[in-house]
Amino acid sequence: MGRVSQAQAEENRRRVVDTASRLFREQGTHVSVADLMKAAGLTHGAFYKQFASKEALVDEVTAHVFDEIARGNAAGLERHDGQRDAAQRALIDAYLSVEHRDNAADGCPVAALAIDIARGPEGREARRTYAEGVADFAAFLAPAEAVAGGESVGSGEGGEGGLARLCTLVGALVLSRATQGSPLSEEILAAAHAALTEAG
Amino acid sequence: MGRVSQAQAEENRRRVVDTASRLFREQGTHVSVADLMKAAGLTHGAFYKQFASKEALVDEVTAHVFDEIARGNAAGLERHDGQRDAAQRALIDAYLSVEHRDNAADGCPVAALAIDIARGPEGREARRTYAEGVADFAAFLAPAEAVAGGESVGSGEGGEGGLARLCTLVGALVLSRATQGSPLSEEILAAAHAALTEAG
DNA sequence: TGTACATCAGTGAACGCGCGTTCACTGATGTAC
DNA sequence: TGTACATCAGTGAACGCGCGTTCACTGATGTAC
Repeated sequence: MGRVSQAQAEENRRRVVDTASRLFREQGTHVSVADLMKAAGLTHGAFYKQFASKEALVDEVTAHVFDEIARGNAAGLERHDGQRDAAQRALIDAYLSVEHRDNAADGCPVAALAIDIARGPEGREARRTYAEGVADFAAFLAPAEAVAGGESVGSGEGGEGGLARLCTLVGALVLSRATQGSPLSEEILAAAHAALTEAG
Repeated sequence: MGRVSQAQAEENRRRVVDTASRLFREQGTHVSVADLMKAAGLTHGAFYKQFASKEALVDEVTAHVFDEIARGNAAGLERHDGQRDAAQRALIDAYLSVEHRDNAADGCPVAALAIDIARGPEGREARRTYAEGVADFAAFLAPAEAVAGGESVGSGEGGEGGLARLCTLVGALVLSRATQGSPLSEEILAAAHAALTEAG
């Protein structure tokens, strides 16, 4: 195969990023360049025509995937006519579902990438992107009274509430995935759901 | 170096398991046999005189490390004269400390091994060990009123309470490690601590 | 609009390297007498 | 208790393999005239 049109090349690049965004969440950022490119329908050699290195791809994919959930959260709010409580409740329901547990590829990057990010070097760009994503997600989850009171993440009780809820969500998802195959897996999802919806 | 006494060989084996138990929690189960053996003060060839395969070591180390925290929890209860609330409170304080965040090698295996376990095959022995460890930990965390009422993990509200608390603890530790370097990291620990101690 | 040629996305073999694992070898330990 | 010898924990070179990355090559695309 010879040269390909600029439009085609751009589409190929986008497909590699999309594929990586799914594979990294499903299997971690250690999936090989060869496997990734094969999944995207190309050969491994083409990778370096589009990306400087695998590390550069990880950084780009991390940014891409967090953009996606930010858009998803915004869309969720819109779908519920800007009603914060309803949007939060819908997110919690979806987050703690068996479907989310079983489809890491399409799921929350905060949970899926946590360990890969934690083990990467501290100065890495992906780390900053990740921290921003965590802050945004926590802000979306902040209790209604805190939002009404004008508080934001990191500046008091309101931010604390959102962060604590995020911890429970992420912990539940990670633990239910690690215990998959045991009845405990579903119990974990149910327990976290009860804790987050009863106490409000 | 020629043959070594049986006592020495047993001690060497124990040292390999201890070293792996720390390295796996710190860096994940993907640390190489060569690095592990070097850290234990031996050469890589000796590994296969003691273990059938790396997978066998991972299974053994997982069991070992969960035995350790079970003993740790029991000791914690004893140190507080069997007073459940005080022991739980002490554990939550220690769990959500900066020291715990910064010392994964000595820390909670439920948090440290979650992703490695989740990505391993479902039939694996380490997975069963892990699920048991999660159940034990949740039982230790179960709210006092539920314990007094005679409920156990997985059989009602009491078990749910322990599981939900575990989710918050594990989620907070994982997220604070992934956001290390950002002020968010400490805020996460504080938020989870407030949520777990205020609401009881 | 048609022709001539430079560009460069994609190909696939090859690189150095580290992985898990094997194996011939060493020599102090443990045992049989 | 002392000697002769088999055992086997530990050594270090070597294996096949997959990793990230490089590179000479291909040939349709994009451009200059």
